[in-house]
Amino acid sequence: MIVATKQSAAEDLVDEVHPMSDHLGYALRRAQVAVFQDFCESTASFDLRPAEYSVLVILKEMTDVRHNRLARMLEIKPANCATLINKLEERSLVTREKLPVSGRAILLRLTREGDSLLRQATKQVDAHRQRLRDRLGDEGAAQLLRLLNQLYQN
Amino acid sequence: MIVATKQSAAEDLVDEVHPMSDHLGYALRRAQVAVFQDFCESTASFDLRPAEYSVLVILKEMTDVRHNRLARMLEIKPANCATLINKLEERSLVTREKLPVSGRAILLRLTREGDSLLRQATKQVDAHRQRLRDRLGDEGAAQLLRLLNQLYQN
DNA sequence: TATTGTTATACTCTATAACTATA
DNA sequence: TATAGTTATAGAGTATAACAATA
Repeated sequence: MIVATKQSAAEDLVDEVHPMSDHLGYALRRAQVAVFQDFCESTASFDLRPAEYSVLVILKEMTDVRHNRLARMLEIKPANCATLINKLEERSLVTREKLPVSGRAILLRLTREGDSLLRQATKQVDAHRQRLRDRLGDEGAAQLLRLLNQLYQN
Repeated sequence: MIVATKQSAAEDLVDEVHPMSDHLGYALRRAQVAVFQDFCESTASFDLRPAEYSVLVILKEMTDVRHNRLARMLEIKPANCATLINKLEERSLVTREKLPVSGRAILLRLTREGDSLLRQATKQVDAHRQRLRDRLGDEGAAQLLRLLNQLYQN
């Protein structure tokens, strides 16, 4: 699937092996960029970046999600979380709701429109994920996920 | 090693498991950010970002490196490669040399100063890489590298 | 004319500081 | 006063277009 993203003959040149090729951080970066690229092509018609898609998924699956919790889950700064939600709210995909009892906490919720867009996008995302599994094999994919988790989980 | 990068009690809260946790692309991104963070802390005193370090390593190990080849190896755009080299040249870490015979191609070379900085930085980078291997085990690290390469190699 | 290198520029992502509002 | 949310802003990283120089 990554080959398909190349756009010119020049880009199709096989990359040379070089002294950074066996650096884990380097390989990690290259793989992440390639996978995000494929993700973005999959969801281009819905105008959903990976972070935006993640927000919709989380709001669909979880209740009682406030800014702080969302920012912690996605490991982004609360300030950037607000900007992200602003964009999604402008598109009527999510809403901010003050809790009636406190007037304080702001509950984030998926709108019906957001739910609809998420369903459509998820079809494409699922196909994207299947491409990854096809590349790695089911066992390879599971193993990769486990190894990646070891790198950032406490 | 990632735990050590946390700076406040709030950040030390264990991240919740959530619906994106089993997405490969998501895990890939999280791991890449964590590893780059550790890399940057390791090389902070040398003011070397991962891309800059990569350039120095490649120029140390390879001959006949021109902009185009370097950009292809690092999968960056030639325009951004020029900017990157500008910064390293201003710091006298690399030089641009016109080939005397052709007056055309520009050969990139590591200066003595660049070589010296690279040696010092590499000590820290090696320690960083050892931390990754300690986390994953030698076998896990090798496996991870192999799986990552499957994701972006043709 | 095609290739290589370069500049300018714009857009996204991320980080910090400072402000508001509520407990 | 502490916490949650927000705005403004600055800094990387990356993309494209346009230009210069050379084959």
